[in-house]
Amino acid sequence: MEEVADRVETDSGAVRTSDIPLPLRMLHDNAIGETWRICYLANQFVFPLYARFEKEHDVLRPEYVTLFCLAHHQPLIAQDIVDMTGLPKNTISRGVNRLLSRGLIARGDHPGDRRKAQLELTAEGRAMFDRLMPELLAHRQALIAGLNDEECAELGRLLMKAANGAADRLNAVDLRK
Amino acid sequence: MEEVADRVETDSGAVRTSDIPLPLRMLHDNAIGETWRICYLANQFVFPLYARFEKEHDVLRPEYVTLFCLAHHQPLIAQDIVDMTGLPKNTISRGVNRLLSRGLIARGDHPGDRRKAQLELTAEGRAMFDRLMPELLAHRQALIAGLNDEECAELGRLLMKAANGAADRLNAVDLRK
DNA sequence: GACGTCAAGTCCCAAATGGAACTAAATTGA
DNA sequence: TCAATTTAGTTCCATTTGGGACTTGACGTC
Repeated sequence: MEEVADRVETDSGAVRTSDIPLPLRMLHDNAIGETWRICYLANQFVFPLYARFEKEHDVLRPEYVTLFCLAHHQPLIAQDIVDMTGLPKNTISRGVNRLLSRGLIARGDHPGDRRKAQLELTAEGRAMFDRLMPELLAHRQALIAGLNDEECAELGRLLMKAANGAADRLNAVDLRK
Repeated sequence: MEEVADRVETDSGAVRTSDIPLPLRMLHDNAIGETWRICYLANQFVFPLYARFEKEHDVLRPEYVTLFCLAHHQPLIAQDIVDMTGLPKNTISRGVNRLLSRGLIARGDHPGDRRKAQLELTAEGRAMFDRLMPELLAHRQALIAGLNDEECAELGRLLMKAANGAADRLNAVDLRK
């Protein structure tokens, strides 16, 4: 991995790697390939977005993901949001409680299991999400602007295929070895 | 977006969405498509990995990414690592200093610019990275296990294309509007 | 029907995080 | 040539974070 190819194929043809700026060079060619790129893109997407959500709407990451999940499916319990996002459950718990205290979501009893609390958006919560949505879409647009529609669809398809069962497989890693 | 298709095409054929567990249903079909999947996969990859690195090697995220970057290119200055990872510069600064204090990297003068400090792995740092590497690869393997080699290569290619210029575009989002 | 186990959610706490202000060095430009 | 601006890196501080222990409720089993 120390040895890096000194010429590389890019969209603009073959170029000497030393002509490529460092951040791109690392993206090009590193020990974990597409995985580094996934993390890089996620960071690039998420950092400026969360900074804006916090500054402009006083909505933090756990709150945003909770609103996002509830905007797609209702009702949910907190554990559902944990599963959908992969964030720790105490983090989600806090987010849920902050949203409750701001009146952006409502909590109701789950029929048949008193441990669970069913969550739903209030009208205010829906309105908040509608305010977040355009920024979300603008950032997404910036993220994928380099791809045309077919490429974008293909990317989505491949990511979906990888995501299938990924959580289970990644948890199991700790077991082997 | 409230209205979700009640049948969906998956690898196993068309199924009713209500048969799909919630986390997958969200992955399938949400307002920002592939972008949600990217963030989801990044989370799934990164959470268990960092937890292990911290517990087993006392290496935190900023330290890991610094080692990773230096294992690929030497020497680098701290700002290079910021650019390559997208993490805040004070976070990297702390990581660099912890690595220095543990003797895993060394800092030298940059010829011609006294603001910059050139960083390199020490033998101990290289050894530490070599210990991290197998876990990194195992987690990567778990992440992409659903894809065959061609799919994986294609995924990498599309991610690379998206990554090209993504940082600039995402920073520029804040300007329009 | 009591017991041990497991799941949902909360609380506590030490630690990591990132924004902002800061220092020092380089670069621009008038 | 010297002020004004930009860049590298650090420090400070308030805040967020996530692990772990805990509470309460469900469930399987004997």
